[in-house]
Amino acid sequence: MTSLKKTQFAPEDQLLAELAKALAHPARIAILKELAKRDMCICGEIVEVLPLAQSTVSQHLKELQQAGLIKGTVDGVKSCYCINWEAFDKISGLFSAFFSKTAEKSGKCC
Amino acid sequence: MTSLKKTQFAPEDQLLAELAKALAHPARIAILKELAKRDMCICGEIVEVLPLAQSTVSQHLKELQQAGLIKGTVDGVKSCYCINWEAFDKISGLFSAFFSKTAEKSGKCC
DNA sequence: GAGATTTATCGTAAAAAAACGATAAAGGTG
DNA sequence: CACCTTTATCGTTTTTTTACGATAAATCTC
Repeated sequence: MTSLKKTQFAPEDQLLAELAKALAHPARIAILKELAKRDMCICGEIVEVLPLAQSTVSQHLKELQQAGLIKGTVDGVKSCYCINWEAFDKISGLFSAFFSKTAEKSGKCC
Repeated sequence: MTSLKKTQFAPEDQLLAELAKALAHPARIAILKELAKRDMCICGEIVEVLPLAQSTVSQHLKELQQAGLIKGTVDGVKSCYCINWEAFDKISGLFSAFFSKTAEKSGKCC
């Protein structure tokens, strides 16, 4: 995260890499899909769906939260997680911008 | 890569995670952008642009290649890398599909 | 309030990623 | 052919990620 090396890259590249990293695990992809499928979700239910220990799932949820992709609210003993749509759309936009921008010169190479 | 745990996820999720991982480093983002900017590129020139040792850059190029994002051809002593546009477009499509599919229920949650 | 439930955090172990220098391989150049 | 260039690979170290069990903290139920 705070590696000396990585700060030498363009902030834009760092951001995109950071976001890609949040997606770089099948469990986190699965969590996002599961959260999207339901209107609201509880950690416990996600744990049942995933082949991972509760503590591990909790960790993945935390990472998704830190990346801004989801947000969690406490509801009694339970924690409710759901997708942070504002951020999600923004991030989605960043990716599509990266792909389309990069692809601008398509066909010229090789 | 061949972790026992990860094979327990949906192949689709594994694939997307794998591709996200390929993008999960600022150096690789920078390489892709640089390759896109030019029509063709040589490893040596990329090394000059990045704050990394030649061997490290070579490693990153290999990873991008394994993910299918770029392809390399040998031209004498030099290696020419360029974006694999076919794969790139396909991957771009996978990401936008993921984002739009996941976002289908937008607004319903929270 | 005693006990059960739910989830986050801590400590730790194992695996993977990142980085570098040194070196090998292979092609060019004098 | 001897030498220089270019890039891939090897060996190694360091850092980060992933995963788990145990436990703590908070709430709920009886």
